[in-house]
Amino acid sequence: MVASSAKHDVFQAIADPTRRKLLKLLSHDEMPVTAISSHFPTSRTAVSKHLRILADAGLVKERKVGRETRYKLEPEPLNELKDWLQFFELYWQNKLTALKLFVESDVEDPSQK
Amino acid sequence: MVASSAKHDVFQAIADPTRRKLLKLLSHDEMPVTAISSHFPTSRTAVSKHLRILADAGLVKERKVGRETRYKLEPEPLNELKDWLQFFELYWQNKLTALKLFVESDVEDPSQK
DNA sequence: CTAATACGAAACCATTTGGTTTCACATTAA
DNA sequence: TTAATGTGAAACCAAATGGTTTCGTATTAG
Repeated sequence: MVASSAKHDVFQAIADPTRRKLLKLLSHDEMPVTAISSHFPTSRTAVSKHLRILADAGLVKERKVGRETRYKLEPEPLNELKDWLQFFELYWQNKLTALKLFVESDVEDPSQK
Repeated sequence: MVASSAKHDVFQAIADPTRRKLLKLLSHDEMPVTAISSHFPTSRTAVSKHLRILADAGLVKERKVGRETRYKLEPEPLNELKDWLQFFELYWQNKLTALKLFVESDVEDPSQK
């Protein structure tokens, strides 16, 4: 199913280094905003905005607990990235296969012609 | 070794959908700029700029042939992305393992406590 | 009740981004 | 030689991005 109603793209979400750091941080624990922002040099508000972008991309989930808003990692959308990479890995593999075949054969190097 | 002198980040380079499309296009063939840009609604100059960004990230290589500049895919820097993903796949796997262990055991659901 | 805490919304700002048009330059074709 | 082709550089522009400060509001502690 994978609704993908995301207002923000996964590719764009992970483009920012702060947001990548956020994802790693949130992989350990569910954390409230202030605790999260203590790991960054920027303001709490700035961190909060990054969290919203990640949430829009489906990469984190927020949960209100009393006056806190706790965030946790939601890695599923990263599969889109994985699938995208897959394409190029196949390309890469084919190149290697071609090279292997070439090396094993006895033809002259065409780049030397 | 992997020099990584890249002025542009791989993560940032692939953030743009046009650039992702460029990478796929260039995986088929080495192509000159005008031929490349015929696949896009934007101007040749705009495409050229995207190509420069990809080149700065090491994702494409350019080669001058006569009055043409030909570009081809250079997938190696995508390994950085792959490595980054790896981290979260491990996280994902651990969660699944934990779930499996939980399901197989006979304890009550801790989230219901 | 009152004060402190946790947070988002709003307004604002500088910089970056993705795009355009115009121009200059090198290479190739006639 | 002259015209056409392929391209990058430059100047410019609107919108997006990442950041800040200030303010309002809800929740909890004293």
